Amino acid sequence: MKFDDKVPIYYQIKQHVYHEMMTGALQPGAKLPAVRQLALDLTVNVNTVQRALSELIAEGTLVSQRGKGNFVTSDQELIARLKETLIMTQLAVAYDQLHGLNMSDDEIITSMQRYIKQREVQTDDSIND
Amino acid sequence: MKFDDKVPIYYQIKQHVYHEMMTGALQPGAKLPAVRQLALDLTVNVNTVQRALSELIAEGTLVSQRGKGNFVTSDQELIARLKETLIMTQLAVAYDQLHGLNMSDDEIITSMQRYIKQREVQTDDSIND
Amino acid sequence: MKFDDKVPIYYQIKQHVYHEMMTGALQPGAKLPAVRQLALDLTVNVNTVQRALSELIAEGTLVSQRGKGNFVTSDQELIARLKETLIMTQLAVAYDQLHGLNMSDDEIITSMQRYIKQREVQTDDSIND
Amino acid sequence: MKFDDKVPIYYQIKQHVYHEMMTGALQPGAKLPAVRQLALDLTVNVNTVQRALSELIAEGTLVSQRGKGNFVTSDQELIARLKETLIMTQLAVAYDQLHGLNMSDDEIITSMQRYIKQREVQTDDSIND
DNA sequence: GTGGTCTAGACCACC
DNA sequence: GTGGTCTAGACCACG
Repeated sequence: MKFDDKVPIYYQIKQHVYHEMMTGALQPGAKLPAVRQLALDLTVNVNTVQRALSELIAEGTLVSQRGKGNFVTSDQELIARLKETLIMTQLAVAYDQLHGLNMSDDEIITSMQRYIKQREVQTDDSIND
Repeated sequence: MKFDDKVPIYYQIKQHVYHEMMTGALQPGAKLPAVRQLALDLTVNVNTVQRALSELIAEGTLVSQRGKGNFVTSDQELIARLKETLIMTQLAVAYDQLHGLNMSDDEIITSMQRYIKQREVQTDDSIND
Repeated sequence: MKFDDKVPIYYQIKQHVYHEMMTGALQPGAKLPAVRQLALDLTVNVNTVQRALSELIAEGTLVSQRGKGNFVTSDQELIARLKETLIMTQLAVAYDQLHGLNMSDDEIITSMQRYIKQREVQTDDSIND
Repeated sequence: MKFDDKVPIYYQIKQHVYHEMMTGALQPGAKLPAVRQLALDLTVNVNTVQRALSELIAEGTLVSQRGKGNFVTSDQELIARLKETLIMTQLAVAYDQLHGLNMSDDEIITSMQRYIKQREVQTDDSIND
């Protein structure tokens, strides 16, 4: 996995876990891969993975069962709230960034539409993706 | 100014300069505040400001005149290219983040529209903004 | 190491790295000494070394691996291009300087030949070198 | 005039004076332009010019006559020695730089010859030069 | 241990 | 006054 070296890797790993929960790759109650396995998958040091998981456990998103492994919480309501928060946060960040480049609300929408359209074309052309 | 402690301050200062160039607060050829003044304004160390400016100078966005100050480039074409790059980069980042939360292209557009609409309402309600 | 105090130390450190790459002391992919070690070797501050390396990293000559160290790029083509650039730049600088002292093209060549010949003699006389 | 911002301007101004003495633009005993005029010619601050001249006066290359101006020394022997020194220094610097890029003595000579040949072609092509 | 960032403070070159 | 460089020393992220 490729990481943006401007933001802490452990932080990006947290985002990665959120991502997998949102896509359903990690269902409520599901068991995460072993820490060492995750480290291999992400080509990152075990300590770094551990740090990310610790924070996710601290906030309740994950639960750790000693000797068994780490699991996604089964509290569906918590997950629902989490998803809402993540989306709203991302929308706000995206909006602020684009607005910060002096784009009007309309411009933001239309340029995003244009971007997506163009992106689809490129994706169609490509074999890999 | 408030900084996100997840990303290097010098990097955020660069973004800040880009922002001011895009909004027109910093016109082509305009003189930036003195480095020491910027440091005071942003409440960071002089060297941190210097580092941000150094990179902007290295890439040609700013030009430094010894003993006089730092200035926005007068090369309007370069600025135009820069703006294009910044916007496309932000669109890509925003899209990737939202797409990463398992949102479809349509959902991204509509939720962004909803977010903006809702934001306008809040803004109308508020006296400050 | 002795530095010329007329030109920035960090700049001379860059040249030093280029030099070692050209002589083969630093092979493609090779690991550089730790930043703190380099600082000791060159008897300069860690930050000064860091600044030099940052620029080399920014231009792709070096790659940084967090927690592991700094490495010479493995992109041999990039290195080849770099070498070409360095040589042409030095030739141009040398020519301009000598030409600036009112030497004709022929004089430049012949005096350089004479200089080298004389230098060889001195070197033969000396035990050290 | 264009200056290399990696080395002090006052130092480059000294070189400039040497250069003019070597080319004969400044004959022994000749009067230099007024400091303010030099500053204008070189698009540089008066203080910077003054600093360069002070050092040249201190080393005897120039002599200052209060109220009259600055003059090139009339000591022809001194000038001859100066020229010799400048040339040998430049040859040594050029050699060291090229040798430092791992070029053999022969390579240095032949690549310099090639450089000059190529340079003549370009110059012929150009109207300005 | 290794690199990356930030601060505080000093000194230099230039205008 | 303005920017550019360097130092010393601290703290963080990563392996």
